[in-house]
Amino acid sequence: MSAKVYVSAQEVAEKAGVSRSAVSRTFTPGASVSAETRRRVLEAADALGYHVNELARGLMRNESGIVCLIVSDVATPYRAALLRELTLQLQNAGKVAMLINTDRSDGSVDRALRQAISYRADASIILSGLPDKSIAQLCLRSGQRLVLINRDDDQPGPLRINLDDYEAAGRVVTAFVRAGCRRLAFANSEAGTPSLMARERGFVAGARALGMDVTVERYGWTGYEAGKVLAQRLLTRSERPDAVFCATDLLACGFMDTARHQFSMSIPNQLCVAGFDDIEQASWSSYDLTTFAQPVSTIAAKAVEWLSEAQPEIVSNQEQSLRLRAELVWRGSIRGG
Amino acid sequence: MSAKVYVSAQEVAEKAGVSRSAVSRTFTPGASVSAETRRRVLEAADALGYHVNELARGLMRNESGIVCLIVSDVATPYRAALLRELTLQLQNAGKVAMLINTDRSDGSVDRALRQAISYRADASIILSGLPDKSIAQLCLRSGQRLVLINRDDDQPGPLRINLDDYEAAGRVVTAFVRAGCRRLAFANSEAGTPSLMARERGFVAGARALGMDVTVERYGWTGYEAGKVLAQRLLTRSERPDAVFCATDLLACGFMDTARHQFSMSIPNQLCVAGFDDIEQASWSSYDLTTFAQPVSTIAAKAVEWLSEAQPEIVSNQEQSLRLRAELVWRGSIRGG
DNA sequence: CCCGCTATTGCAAGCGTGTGCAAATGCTGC
DNA sequence: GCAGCATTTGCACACGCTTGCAATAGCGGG
Repeated sequence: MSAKVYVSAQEVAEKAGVSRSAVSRTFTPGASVSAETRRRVLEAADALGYHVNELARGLMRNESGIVCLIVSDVATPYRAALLRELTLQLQNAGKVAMLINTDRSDGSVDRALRQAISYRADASIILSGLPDKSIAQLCLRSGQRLVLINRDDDQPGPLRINLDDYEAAGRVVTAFVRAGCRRLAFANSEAGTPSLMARERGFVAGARALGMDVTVERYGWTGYEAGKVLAQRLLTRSERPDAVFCATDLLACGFMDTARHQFSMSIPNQLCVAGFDDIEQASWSSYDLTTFAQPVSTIAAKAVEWLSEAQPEIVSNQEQSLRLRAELVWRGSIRGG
Repeated sequence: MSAKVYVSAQEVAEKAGVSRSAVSRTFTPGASVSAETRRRVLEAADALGYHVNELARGLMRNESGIVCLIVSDVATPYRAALLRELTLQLQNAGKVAMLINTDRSDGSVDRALRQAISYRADASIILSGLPDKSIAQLCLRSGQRLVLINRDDDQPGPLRINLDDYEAAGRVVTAFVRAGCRRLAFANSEAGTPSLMARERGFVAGARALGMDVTVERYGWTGYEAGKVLAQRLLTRSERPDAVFCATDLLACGFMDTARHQFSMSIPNQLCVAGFDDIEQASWSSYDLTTFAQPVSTIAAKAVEWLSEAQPEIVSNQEQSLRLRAELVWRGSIRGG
């Protein structure tokens, strides 16, 4: 291990002929330094290659500038897009993102939060899974902020950002009916997360309100391969559906591909399809998928804004919940847009 | 701002009735503590919710455990996959990933490295762009390790991981010729990064070795939309190519979609296509793309392994370069696999 | 020339941890 | 019981920084 030799404020001070505090103040916005001292310090710092040690600064200030992003399956298009938006906006707010990958077990989220505590992160943003209540409470008690995106949790303290999954799913029923579809199906994964289930319930309820039934099928995890299997299952039924709402765009891509290539069905003529997330692939001309857009940019903006706000103590007792609308993006996978 | 109140080793020591060093040693692997003291410390720590302050530990040890990942366009499938692999393997090695997003400007990479220095990162892994030589040297002098993935840079010190882009591109010529293709084209972006250009040169050279010419077209940045434009340009030529090698899978997807939907061409009957990266979408049945696989898992493994190695001083003067082979994944977009 | 005020500067304490060193403790064998 | 040894423990300093406090310098007005 080669020795790390970073230059310290002390050395800069000596070179500039000032005290260590002068150096410190030069790099602290709003501190009181004369223009002349500042100039000499900056000059010396530049010559020596000095950079403030954020570890030490964080130790003193009790504020590390670190925000933990806790997420599983980063490589998934929707997750990756949200991640991009979050890191970008965090950077603009002067924070830095620490990325912690979780698997789909509950324990891994807890481990991630423990790591966030260890690095004295200012906040943690959870995109996947749910932490144990006790560890979440520990974070909050320690003064760490918590943001839950598309997760459902009832304990007070964290900011919760959610979409109107239920209502959105209801709106797609109307679109299918207007296109003349009569046999509706819902393709879901077995993951069973609250947002996926809300879409399912919303779709079923919306159909029932119009006196229609929905064939629900669930399989595997929320990915392309699962979509293929779901198509396999739904399209070999005696009563083939003529419209299917997929809980996720990835599922929809898999679904459309087998519908076309294995069952030679034409979309949207014989089968209308809708998805959810509006991942980039949904706009590719092979899919041209009508879907609900995740407002990733707004989600990130709201989260970062909330983190940057000065927060009174009282606030932690009241409801912190944001409900965003998922807008329907019309494309060619449903007749008569 | 609500006050942060983390519990310190001091408090744990008092509760457990031992000295603070005992607490410290309990959480330091390999330190000398008796079983009994350890038990009492762990018990007290658990009751109080104590977590070692990694900021302070990093300050003392001169080793933060942080590794910076410097990357632009995180949401791109290949980047996201590499990112997943890296964060995962870093975690397994006991490190933690700090994600820094850059735009496509040079300066943003420099800013990222400055941040890496400020947080006293143990290492930085650069996936996009190239840092200024002076700032890279500053990192190395400070004892920070540098890894460049698919970037070309000649200065000694960093570990460079590259693929055999040139040779791989040559191999695809053979595949095209064996499929009976005669009019070859290469679709590239204008990004001009070394790996993209190496693929282009390798393809052209390989063709020329067999006495064939290549139509080269370049446009925009390396994404789906650029692929569409490239198809537009190449397929409206008087002499339509019957085989096209796209510098990237994303380009290939865009290319295939317009070839099919706008020019009604059949793949691979009228047009053979190959790509590079083997992103997930390449295996989707709408594309079924023959392509070269980025060995993301190996890349990440090699990088992490190198970081974890104890490194003698001398090593920083010799060549640190790894050349990995890109394996051809045969699918249906070239005739006669 | 001195007073009062303000803008700047230096001192030193403290943030939470690791670790060398010496003291203390426990254990073995006689 | 005691010497000899290995293991464990506590003390105190160091890491690089911020910041309250007091001292100093600068300066205009009387």
